[in-house]
Amino acid sequence: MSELEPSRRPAELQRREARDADLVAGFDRGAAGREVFTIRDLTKEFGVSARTLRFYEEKGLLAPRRNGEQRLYGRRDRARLRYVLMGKCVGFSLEEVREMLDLYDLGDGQRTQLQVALAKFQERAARLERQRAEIDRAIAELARASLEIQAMLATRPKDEE
Amino acid sequence: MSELEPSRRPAELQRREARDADLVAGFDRGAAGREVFTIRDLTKEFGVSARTLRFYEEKGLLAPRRNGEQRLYGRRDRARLRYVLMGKCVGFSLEEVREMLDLYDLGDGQRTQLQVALAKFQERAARLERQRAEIDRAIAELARASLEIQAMLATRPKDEE
DNA sequence: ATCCCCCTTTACGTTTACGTAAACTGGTGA
DNA sequence: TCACCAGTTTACGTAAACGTAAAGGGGGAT
Repeated sequence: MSELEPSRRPAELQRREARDADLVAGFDRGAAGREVFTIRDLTKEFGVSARTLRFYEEKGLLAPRRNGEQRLYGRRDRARLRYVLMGKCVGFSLEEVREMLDLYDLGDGQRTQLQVALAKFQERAARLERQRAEIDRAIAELARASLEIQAMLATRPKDEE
Repeated sequence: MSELEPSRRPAELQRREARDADLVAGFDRGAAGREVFTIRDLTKEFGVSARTLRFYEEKGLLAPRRNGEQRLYGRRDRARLRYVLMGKCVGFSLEEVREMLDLYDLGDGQRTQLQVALAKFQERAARLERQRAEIDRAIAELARASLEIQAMLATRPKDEE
């Protein structure tokens, strides 16, 4: 689901099965008992590529343990991934998501962390509303221009014929 | 003005004086009598950088005459620039704008050109509406998450104290 | 002559979120 | 043993729309 940003990317798989993801909460909900997941497990469950998961790790969003070379993701990683995807979904950049996750890790009892997240959410919502206003304006402009064009077409019915 | 796209760029001057620009029409309206403009004239009038104008030229959007090395823009270039900026403003890419302008140049009597433009405008409007729907969804999700967080904050009033 | 300003060209840098290719390792079934 | 699959790392490629730096030309004012 979604891009928000006018899809300039290939067009991904779009079948994001983790539709039930949730920005808050969900941080502790297990996944049908499982405790550890391979990279393949997560790609299937969340509909993202393995490359994406490694990329997120590279960016400090995930930090799976290792079994030699192989990555092993725990419930914590899974929850973080869910958070990342939902964050993206509502328009946060990975960097913004990382900041929030880092705050969560500091975990000063979770109070200021929650407050910061709340502020960010509201700020983001405000940004989105401004975006929507711009889009409305653009749509109106396009509609107006369309009418003008139609009028011109009506005036010049078949050109010179 | 505007971005539509979540401003990831520096934040431009924003003071776009060509507020009266128009997507259609305006193609022949002169500018207070002037017939020829320097690059500086246009940067001031439209609030874009000289670099931008050269960039547009490089992309085939403008084609000013030359006086030696100096660029001389005519009314036609001015009108095209206006069209480019308005196109951007409603979310067309420069490439899309160029296609429309090219069609205009073919000028087969302007009829099919107008029809194509009309179709593009409507298509674009449809895209924008889809975007708006996504934004609405994101806003709703953020609002929901915010409520959850507030609930959590209410439950954990002052942490351990 | 020197400063200063505007103009020019060429070309690399920026941002985001990965895709994709190359080359390699390790385990498994036939 | 060979093929094959899944995993790994490194590193370059992509898209959009310019910004910015480097290096130089031309002309006017002082």
